[in-house]
Amino acid sequence: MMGTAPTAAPASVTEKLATIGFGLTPQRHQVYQVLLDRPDHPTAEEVFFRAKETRPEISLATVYNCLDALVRCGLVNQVNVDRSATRFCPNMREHTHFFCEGCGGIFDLDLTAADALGGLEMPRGFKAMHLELSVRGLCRDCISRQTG
Amino acid sequence: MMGTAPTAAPASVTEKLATIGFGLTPQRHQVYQVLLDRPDHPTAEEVFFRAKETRPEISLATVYNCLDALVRCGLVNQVNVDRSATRFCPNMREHTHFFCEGCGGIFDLDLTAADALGGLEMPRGFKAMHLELSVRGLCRDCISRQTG
DNA sequence: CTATATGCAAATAGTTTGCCTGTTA
DNA sequence: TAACAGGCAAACTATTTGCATATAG
Repeated sequence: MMGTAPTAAPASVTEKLATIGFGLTPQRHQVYQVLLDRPDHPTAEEVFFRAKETRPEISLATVYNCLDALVRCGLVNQVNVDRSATRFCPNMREHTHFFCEGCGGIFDLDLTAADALGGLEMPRGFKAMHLELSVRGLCRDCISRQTG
Repeated sequence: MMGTAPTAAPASVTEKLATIGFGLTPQRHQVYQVLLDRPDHPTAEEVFFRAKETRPEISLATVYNCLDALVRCGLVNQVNVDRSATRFCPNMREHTHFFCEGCGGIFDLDLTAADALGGLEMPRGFKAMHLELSVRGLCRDCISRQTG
């Protein structure tokens, strides 16, 4: 049930998946491609609908499995906003997320938490390993919609 | 079905609830008290079990409703860690959460994101309204457990 | 031929809602 | 006795899992 192998799978994707003992299947390729095509941080369900345009037989469970594999092998990041559905992001550069309170959009900002937080000291005894910074506010469009 | 009114309800709690048109019921008081008693960021279910020790008849749905009221009126903060159950925090000072990867504990750090991020500039057109900073790492106990 | 992965459907976790009843002002 | 709230159970959403089948190597 694996269909045809993708014609031009970037070696790195295959290699990345191999690091967790997984192969590159057409579905995994398709799911990753959907994320690359429009990096607007879709939910699993949104990925499912977009992937179906190309592979109508793909199932939601498979999309979840593929996303999980892509996350585990380091090709994709998960973005959790409150309790709503997890969103997915193929941008693996360290960056900050901007959540627009107006339209609900998520934008990538080229800010690293580490840069911004250079002077930050942890309390004695705590060891910080990963800083995560998120920003809420209004995006360009929502601001002009408000003022205009 | 409201039982006995709490003997010494701080006026501020009553007032806060009033701002959203809600009264202070014994259950709401109890749920808030549970959070104050041990500010270890329990889940709704954990709050439920602790509240039952004092009011065995309280229901989980009521705990959810009470927590929701407390959050909406500004007495309690929600803390979302990945997809796991929402945790609750009665500390309304601006602060940063430290997530221990060792024990899963959540600790309040007296760091404000705003202080740390004074120099941060948003891309042109974006308006930052709320910065949220979270830190992952190892807490004191987990470090000594590792080394020791 | 065998390991791996898919698709489907059922299960699960966390949370919310509807409805009826009880309590308080 | 009206308005508000609680308790219970059912509903709901997002996600995961079990299982039979299909495919690639």
